[in-house]
Amino acid sequence: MTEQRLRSPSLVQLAADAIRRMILAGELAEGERLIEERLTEQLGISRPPLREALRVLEQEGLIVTRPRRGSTVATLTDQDVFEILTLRTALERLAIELGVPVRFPDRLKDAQEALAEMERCADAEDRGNLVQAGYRFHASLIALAGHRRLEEAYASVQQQLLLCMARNLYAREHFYEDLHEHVGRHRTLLELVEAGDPAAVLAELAVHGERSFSDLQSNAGSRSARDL
Amino acid sequence: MTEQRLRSPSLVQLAADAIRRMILAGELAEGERLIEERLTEQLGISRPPLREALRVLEQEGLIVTRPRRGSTVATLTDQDVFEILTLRTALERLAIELGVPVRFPDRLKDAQEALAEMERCADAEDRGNLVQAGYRFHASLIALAGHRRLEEAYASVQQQLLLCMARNLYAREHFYEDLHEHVGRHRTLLELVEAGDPAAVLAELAVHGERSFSDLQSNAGSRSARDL
DNA sequence: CTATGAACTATTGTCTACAATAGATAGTCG
DNA sequence: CGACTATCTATTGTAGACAATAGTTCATAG
Repeated sequence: MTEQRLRSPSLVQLAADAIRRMILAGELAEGERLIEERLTEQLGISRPPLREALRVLEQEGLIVTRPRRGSTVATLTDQDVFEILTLRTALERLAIELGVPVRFPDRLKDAQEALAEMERCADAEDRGNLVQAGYRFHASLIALAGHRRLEEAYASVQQQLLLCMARNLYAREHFYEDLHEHVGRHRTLLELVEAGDPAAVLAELAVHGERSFSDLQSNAGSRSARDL
Repeated sequence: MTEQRLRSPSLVQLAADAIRRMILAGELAEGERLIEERLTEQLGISRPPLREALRVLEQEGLIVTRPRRGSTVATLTDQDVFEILTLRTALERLAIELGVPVRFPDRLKDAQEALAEMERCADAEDRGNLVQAGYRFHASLIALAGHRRLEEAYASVQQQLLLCMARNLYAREHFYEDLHEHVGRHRTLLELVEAGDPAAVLAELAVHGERSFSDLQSNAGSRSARDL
């Protein structure tokens, strides 16, 4: 009974995961056309499952498909980054309101472990894994709400945020500036969550969000160049 | 240049729309299996576009697909209704915060027209069109934010709410009780929006949401019966 | 009579091939 | 010399067929 999802990776899932990784890794440029036949050769699959995978990615907001014109990798403007950040904040707010005080202590453990991992990464200056651990941390905070749709929506937003970072559109300089301060803010957040005070957590989140927006402002100006 | 999307309906979009309509109209029962070949005959298309349409509906949360076991119409528990309602409220909050005071007067006109339509429907006791107008009203409030991702997320939630109503899981008795009170609450909402006071709108929305939850409570008990 | 196993059927997963369209290129006319 | 049109090619949209699997039914043994 220990086997869970070992079976049936399904070419559609496999292809979606592979293309998603390529996009988030920056191997596919912004606005680049995704030629179906080329991807089938690259992935060693046929077009029907590939097309289904593209539909999934389209719904996830990572690619844009226009009828009879094929799919392209999503192009992000500052407006898009703004949308992603505000939506994230709104979803986190709901999660805190529903999840604090904590009703699922085991999920709190996930957050604690992720935070510990973040501290280790900050000490080792391992920025790549720090990002990963940071996302696990936020995801486990969201999980406190016990709200499946919220988790799914948040995962989608997180993914698009990863895309922003891959495009260097979001807070790169700030995030890489002081790793321990970054982790420290998350520790504060977790402590407030453990204390069971939703209002305090929301206030801290608001600060977090404000920082993100000011980072966005400092990035402004790179937009018009991309809008040809 | 007046033609917009007259061309290229794309069998995928057509099929997704058709199946979506069937689900929301209650023609497909809760948990019912969606046999691909049967749907292809019914819709007069072939399996590849149908499968792509099913992927779209899966991402929308209207159907559930398990590998090698096909797709079934989504089954909604009270927990699902709770999730849908809370998510809707969270998204509306964001929309109000970003959209009030109003920056796009033309979109406000959409809301005004939808409200007028709601009043006409209430007078005529045309409940079907009242629901439609109500959704246009809420959608145009969301549009005040000028936030594409928010609009998409909200549209998905609205759709699932329609599914709830099709399943008689949400506030049927309440909604049908006093049509003019229902419309009146929306008029109050719009007046507060026009006044440009976000806090007042949010307070009114909270009342609205509370009513929904109490309705949900009154529906509780129908759940265990469905969970076999 | 019940439980277990194997064969069978219905259904999903995948592939190859064909049809249709949008963009590009070259040729011709003004 | 420039602009417009027609053909042509690359790519997407769709169809039908084959392969693989999960659920079911029937037979058999305990």
